[in-house]
Amino acid sequence: MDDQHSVTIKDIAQRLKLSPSTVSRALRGGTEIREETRRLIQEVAREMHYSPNPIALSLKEKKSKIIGVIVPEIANNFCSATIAGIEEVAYSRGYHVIIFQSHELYEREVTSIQLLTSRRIDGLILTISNETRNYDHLQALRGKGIPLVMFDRVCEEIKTHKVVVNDYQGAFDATCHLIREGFTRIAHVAIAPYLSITQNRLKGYEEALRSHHLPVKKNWIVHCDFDAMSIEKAVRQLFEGSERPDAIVASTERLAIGCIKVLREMKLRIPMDVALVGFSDNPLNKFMAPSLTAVQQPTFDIGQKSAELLIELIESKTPPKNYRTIEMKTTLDIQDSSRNLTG
Amino acid sequence: MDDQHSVTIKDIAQRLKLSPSTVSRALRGGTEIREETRRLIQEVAREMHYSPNPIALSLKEKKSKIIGVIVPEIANNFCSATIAGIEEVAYSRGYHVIIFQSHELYEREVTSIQLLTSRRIDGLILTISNETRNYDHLQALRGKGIPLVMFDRVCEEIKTHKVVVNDYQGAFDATCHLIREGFTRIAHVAIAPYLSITQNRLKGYEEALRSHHLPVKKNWIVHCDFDAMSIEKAVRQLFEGSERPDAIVASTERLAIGCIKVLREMKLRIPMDVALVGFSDNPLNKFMAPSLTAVQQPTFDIGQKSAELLIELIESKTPPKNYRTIEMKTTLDIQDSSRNLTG
DNA sequence: CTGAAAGCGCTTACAG
DNA sequence: CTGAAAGCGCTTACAG
Repeated sequence: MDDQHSVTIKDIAQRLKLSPSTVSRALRGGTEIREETRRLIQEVAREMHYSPNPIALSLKEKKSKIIGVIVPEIANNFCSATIAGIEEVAYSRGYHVIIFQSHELYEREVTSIQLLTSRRIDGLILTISNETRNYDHLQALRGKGIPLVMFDRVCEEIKTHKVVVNDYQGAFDATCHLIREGFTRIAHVAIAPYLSITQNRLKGYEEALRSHHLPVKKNWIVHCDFDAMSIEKAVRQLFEGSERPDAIVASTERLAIGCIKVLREMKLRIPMDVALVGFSDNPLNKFMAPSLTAVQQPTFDIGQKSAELLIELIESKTPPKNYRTIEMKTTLDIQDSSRNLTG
Repeated sequence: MDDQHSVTIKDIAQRLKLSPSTVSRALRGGTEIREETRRLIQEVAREMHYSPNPIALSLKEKKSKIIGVIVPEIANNFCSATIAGIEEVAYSRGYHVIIFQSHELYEREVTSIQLLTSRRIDGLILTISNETRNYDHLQALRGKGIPLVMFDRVCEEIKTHKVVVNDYQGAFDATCHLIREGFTRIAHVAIAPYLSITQNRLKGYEEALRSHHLPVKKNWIVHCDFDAMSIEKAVRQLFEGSERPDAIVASTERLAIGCIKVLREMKLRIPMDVALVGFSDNPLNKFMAPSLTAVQQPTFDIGQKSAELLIELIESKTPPKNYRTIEMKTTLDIQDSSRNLTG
């Protein structure tokens, strides 16, 4: 109907009988131009609905103004809320966001990074998959000069800005809360053991038990993958021994839901037979049966902060003297799943 | 550390003492090249970790290989699941996806489209905001030759491929189910009245009542915006009249959750005092208190189909003779929130 | 203050 | 079969 072809600087130049250079200068805001010419050009540009071609700009400036994001699963409340935070900051600073999902697979994470770097992204924000134990693909980003910010599941081995929550404290508080409610046989269901968040949450859990002189029992600590089978197996295993737990600290939202599901199948009531605390900030928590007590992570803020740090890295001329790890605060949202109704 | 600068076709040419043209041809798979030269070039390219610069390609071919997506809110199960479907198809066909959120605001929808078109996206997939009643911004896409696919909240006025579910049938089935359970005073809580999905679901609801010789009462049909206040007001309003409903059909997931929240505040029990059916495919539905009966939409498939149709439009040389509207099937997932326990 | 030229990385008619 | 040239849309030293 209209112009299939977008208007370019050349079109404006032609119409005004000026050179493209002059038009570019007028639009860019360089100083070496007569104020009158500039006004004229800007007016015509507006009139012709000119908008600069970002692709040409990218080619010239070797910047794509695109940020890559890799998360395990976009259709997961933690991830989508974080992404919302990332997007808000990114867009306000003129960046666009391209999202990849690792589906908790190391393989997919590596491929995603390759695709993303071949797209010439300006920087990457990621939380590693449940399988990731080798960080060469992240190290490679370094080699290519692509800034990186990690959040949630970070790792020691990579030196860069990171955004995490106080996992240790969160798990500690959750466990103490259960103890205070009178539960004494508290189990812990976690994801892959080599992940930083797993280790920190595990430490918080253990320390809470110790500080209350409760034993830390190895077979009350189980790790699982992300398939339904694995969670089911792990949870059932907890109840096979002679001494059954009376409460569970689940280290992620998915695991908490998994626990609810399996406990229900096993006809164990929450919290009467087994109490439960998860890590989650799902707004649906309070509408669950039972409503779910959870260590709440400030997901949106985590996303925002990650994006801010990344853009800082992208736009600073020199690499920072030292990398920061921002630790956000969690809060324990107490609902019914952890209440001792028999007390 | 390594090469800050990515290797280009020129680098390969230099090393092989060939011209960039030849290298390009070898890599692109043109026929006019000696098999031996090609093999050599490809080998060196691999060795040097060459990957074509998509930005240069975009500039040349006037294609960005980027698809824009606009949804109300990414941190919403319906949206994120649909996006997951879109991404899967997009990536498998070499496209990347840039997401914008309208936050249910017409204003933001318009701005997003502007930003997206200035990004030179190859096509757009969107579901309109709750506020959108004017479609000039979508029509403008036409003018610019940017293909469009609408899903979920579509509109008659724009002629293009669309992906919807059988909203009429879904609401009809949901309402019939309630009637079969013995509920007779069934209300309907919906979003903006001018949206296609609102109208179709409303029709299904009304027709179900009529076909069972139940009256359609105007004050049992309420529409709300997306803020919590609006939902609260709408639901409370339902119970102000002399004749109170004994069941509600909520036309989206958000509204269903909103109903649960407000009914709880009003100390009305679900389903004993008021039964509830929503539209939702949230995997948490069955873990809610009470578990939520819902018309399930095949979200992932909707996303996949939308992306397929869009890419078809993008890659076909000629505009299609006629636009299609794909209607997906919903299924009614019956849980506790709609059971008549008093019967 | 304005313009011509070169270049970002790539492709593709056009010569040879 | 291979290379030189032009061009995608833009910016920016370099002249004038």
